[in-house]
Amino acid sequence: MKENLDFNNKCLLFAGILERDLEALLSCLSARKKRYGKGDFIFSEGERPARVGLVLSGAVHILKEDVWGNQNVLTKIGEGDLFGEAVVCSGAEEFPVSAVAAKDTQALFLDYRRIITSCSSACAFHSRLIENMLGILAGKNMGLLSKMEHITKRTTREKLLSYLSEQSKQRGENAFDIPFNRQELADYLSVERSALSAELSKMQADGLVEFRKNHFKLLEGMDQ
Amino acid sequence: MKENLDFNNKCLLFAGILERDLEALLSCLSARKKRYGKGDFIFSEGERPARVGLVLSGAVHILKEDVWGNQNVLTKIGEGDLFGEAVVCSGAEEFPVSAVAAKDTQALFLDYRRIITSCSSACAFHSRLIENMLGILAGKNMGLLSKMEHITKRTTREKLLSYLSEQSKQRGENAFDIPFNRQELADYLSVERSALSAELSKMQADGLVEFRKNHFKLLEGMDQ
DNA sequence: AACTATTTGTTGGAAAAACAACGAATAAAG
DNA sequence: CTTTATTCGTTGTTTTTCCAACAAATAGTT
Repeated sequence: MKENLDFNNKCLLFAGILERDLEALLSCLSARKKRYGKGDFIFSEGERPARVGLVLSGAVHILKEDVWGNQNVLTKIGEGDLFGEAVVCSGAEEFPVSAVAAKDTQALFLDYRRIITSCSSACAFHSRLIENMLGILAGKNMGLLSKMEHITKRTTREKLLSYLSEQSKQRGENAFDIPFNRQELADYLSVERSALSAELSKMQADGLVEFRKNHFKLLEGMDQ
Repeated sequence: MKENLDFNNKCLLFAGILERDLEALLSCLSARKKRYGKGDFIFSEGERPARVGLVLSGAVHILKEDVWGNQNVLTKIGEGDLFGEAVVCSGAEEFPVSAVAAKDTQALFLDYRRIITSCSSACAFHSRLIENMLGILAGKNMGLLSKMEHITKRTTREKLLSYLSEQSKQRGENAFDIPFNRQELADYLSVERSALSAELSKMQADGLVEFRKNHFKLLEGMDQ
């Protein structure tokens, strides 16, 4: 299973763990590999959470149905990413969401209890593993929080300013590239793409920003 | 410091840990108590994250400033809750937010490395502590995700249906009480209170829901 | 270079939300 | 019980977003 993934580069869970130790570690976690065809359910809402999933290849959609049966994709999990870990770690009795293979997918399943319990057989990687696990959850947390901060703004302009302001801060520059195209940015900020384009144009006309493609420059001198 | 908190009931971090063991555990984590007056900064954006905070009494506001200096409260941390844990656990170099005492506040600060590292002195509580820490992060994660699910809906009606649908599912009943009043619900869903009230009335007129105060009943037969 | 597909900007009308202001209902306090 | 403070619903106006359709610009192909 090792061959499927460049663990040290793509997979945060195993960051800092030497490749030669992985084999032992995986068996220690009683890792099991499974294959899914596009559209297969990996787990369904209401099932009892058992194991943490790790995408080796392909992709997984996390989706939820409302009481009227409408499905709705919440996130896409790519190669190297974990899924189900929040539910398992939270101790919830049931999955509140379902996971479906977005394409042909191979996934690894790990025993949660073995991740968090330092094994007796002197497996030296556990402390690093636990640290990684905390880091992954914490990182997702911060990502959600910053997204939340933007989305809760009332108008598209405020959302954009909130997002661009953060990007600018992160880069430490008032000129920067963003990792989204217009459609992706609109989805991320949860607004209409065309409305977003229109608002960006207005903001440029108002002298707040300059942009071309995904390169942006925030202009000072304007409050709000 | 123990006397300030009913650890086993209010504080998830120490859940499942016997009260008589707490004293030893706290010193093991090199816990330090600090007091803050209302309005005091506990940490500021840009500072290097060092320790995890735990509110003993009072309350803490987590806030963020945009590039133009506007402050904006993101969350309120109550007694028994942790703060800063996501930033510390994520390994971020700087706090992306500030923490300010919302009233007179006592807080405990814990050494992150000692939380996640099983100590040599046979401190038997560490594994439970780590599990609790993961549980806290995971729980916050799930809370953020479900909120996100509602907020990303386009219209107020959709947001309400998403929220009410989830509540109904959680309770396993189509009649249930919600833990918010109108203003709080509006804030949670990130919409105007009066607009929310108006939409609720329309939904009732349309036969989708019945409600009185914070008691709601979802009516079937309507798709979407 | 010519053609195609994708991305981005623009516009106008329809729909929805924000906003402000007020009255009714309910809860809390004296 | 009366008074006061909160909470909640209602309504009309203003602002913003959505939506659909299309034009312009850009990227990718043959």
